[in-house]
Amino acid sequence: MSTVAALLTPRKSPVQARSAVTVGALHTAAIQVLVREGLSRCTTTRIAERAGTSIGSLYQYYPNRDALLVAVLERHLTGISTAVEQVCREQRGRRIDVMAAALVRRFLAAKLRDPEEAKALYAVAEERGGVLLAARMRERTVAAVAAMLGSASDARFDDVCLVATMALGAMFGPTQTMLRGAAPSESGACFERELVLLVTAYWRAYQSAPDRVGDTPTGTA
Amino acid sequence: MSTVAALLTPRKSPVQARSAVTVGALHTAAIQVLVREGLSRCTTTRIAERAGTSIGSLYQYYPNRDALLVAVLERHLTGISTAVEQVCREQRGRRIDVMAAALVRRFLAAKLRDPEEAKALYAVAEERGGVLLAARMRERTVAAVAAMLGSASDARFDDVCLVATMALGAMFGPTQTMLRGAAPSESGACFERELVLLVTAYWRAYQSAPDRVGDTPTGTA
DNA sequence: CGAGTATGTGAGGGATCGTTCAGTTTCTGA
DNA sequence: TCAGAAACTGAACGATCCCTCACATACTCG
Repeated sequence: MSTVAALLTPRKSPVQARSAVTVGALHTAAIQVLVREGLSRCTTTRIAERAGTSIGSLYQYYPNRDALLVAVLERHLTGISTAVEQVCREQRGRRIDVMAAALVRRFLAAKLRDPEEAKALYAVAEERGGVLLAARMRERTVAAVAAMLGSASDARFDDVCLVATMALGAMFGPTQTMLRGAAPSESGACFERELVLLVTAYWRAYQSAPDRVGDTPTGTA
Repeated sequence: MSTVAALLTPRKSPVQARSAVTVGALHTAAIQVLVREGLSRCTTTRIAERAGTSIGSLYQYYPNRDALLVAVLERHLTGISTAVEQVCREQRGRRIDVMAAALVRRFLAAKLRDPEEAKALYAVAEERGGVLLAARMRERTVAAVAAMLGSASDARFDDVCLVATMALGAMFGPTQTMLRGAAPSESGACFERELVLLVTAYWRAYQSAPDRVGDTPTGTA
C-alpha cells in the first residue's frame, strides 16, 4: 500500500453488529454536518457528536478526518459508476438515441437519489484525496460508455473515448448547476428531457458528419 | 450593505502606488498558495509570506481570509462573464452554428488564460461565499446567451433561458474535467472542436424538432 | 462462568489558524 | 520643510482543530 493511500484507507472493518451501526452513523453524520456547516466546519468533533458516538470511535475506523470524508465520497461515486456500467452493458448494440435516453435516466437516478448529499460532496471532491478518487471513478465510467458507443448499431465514432468523456462532462455540468438551483423535484422531468436531447443531438452528429463542424460553417443555411 | 456582504467585501481601496502593488501581490500569492497547498492549507500566514508582505497588510484591504479568496474568484469569474457577454452581443442575429463556434472559442480563451488558476479556484467556488458569487455570475452569462439565442436567424427556442443554462453547463462540465486531466495545450484544439460540435448539434436540434426527443424514439433508424 | 477480544469513551496535548493592535515607516500636499 | 495621512509590520491572543491514549464497557466462545 502506497503512502498516500495508507492515509486515506479505512483502518479496520466492523465485525460485530454494533460497530457496523457506528460506521453507518458516522457516514450519515458526516454528510449532515457537511450539508449544514460546510466542509471547513465539518470537524471530527461535530461529526462524532452528531453521530452520537465519541471521537475515539471515529479514529478506530479511519486514520484521519479526510479518510472518512473520502469514504463517504467513494460510496457516492461508486453508486454512480456502477449504475453507468450496468446501463452501458444493457444497451450494447442499440441505437444511439436509445443509448442516450437510458444513460441519462440511470445517471440522474443515481445522482439525484440524495440531492443534498450530492451537492455537499462537490466540496469534498475538490480536496486532495477527492480529486484522485473522482479521477479513478471517471475512468471507469468513461470506459463503460466508450465500449457502449463502439457497439452502436447506427453510428461510428473515430474516438469513442473522447466522445464518452465529452458526453459525461456534458451531463455532469448541467446537473451540477441544477443541484445548486431550486428544488430538484420542481422541473426534474423537464431537465431530464433536455439532457436527453443534448446527448442525443451530440451523438447523432456522428451518424452523418463524422468530421468537425463549426470552424467554417457551410451547413444547412 | 448586508451583513454577509460586509464580511466578504474589500475593506478599502488602494490610493497610493505601492498599496496597489501590495494587493496585486496578495492576489497572485493567494493563487500560488492555492495551487501548491490546496484550499485547506491556504492560510493568511502563507499568503502574506509568499506575497512578501505582512499579515497586517492583508487585513488592511480584506476583513478576513475568505474575502481575499472571494475577490480572487470574482476577478476570474468576471473575466469569463464579460467575455461571454461581449461575444453574445457581437453574434446577435447570426446563425446558431456561428454563434456556437464563437461562444465556445471566447469562453475557452477566457477560461484557459491561466489554467492553474482556473483549476485551483474550483475549490474556492465550493465554499459558502463562492457559491453565491458563482450563482450571480452564472445569471449574467445565462441572460446574455439567452438574449443571443432569441435573436438567432435560423432557429426558434421555446425556453431560451433553459437552453442557455444547458449549453453553458455542457461547456462547463467537459472543461472542468479537461482541466483536471493532462496539459491543456496538448489536445486543446481537438477539445475545442469537439465542444463546438456538441453545442452546435444541441442547438440544431431546435431547427427542425422543437419538441422533445428520446422518450419514445421513433426517429431516423 | 470467565478469559480474551472487540468496541466505546472523552479529556487533553500539540499544533495551527484567523485576527488584532500598538508602534514604525513612507508618502503627500501645503 | 513638516504635519498629517496612508501604508506596513509582526508579536501575541484566543479559539479551534486533529488526534492519542489510558481506561471502561460489551461481546464471544471454550
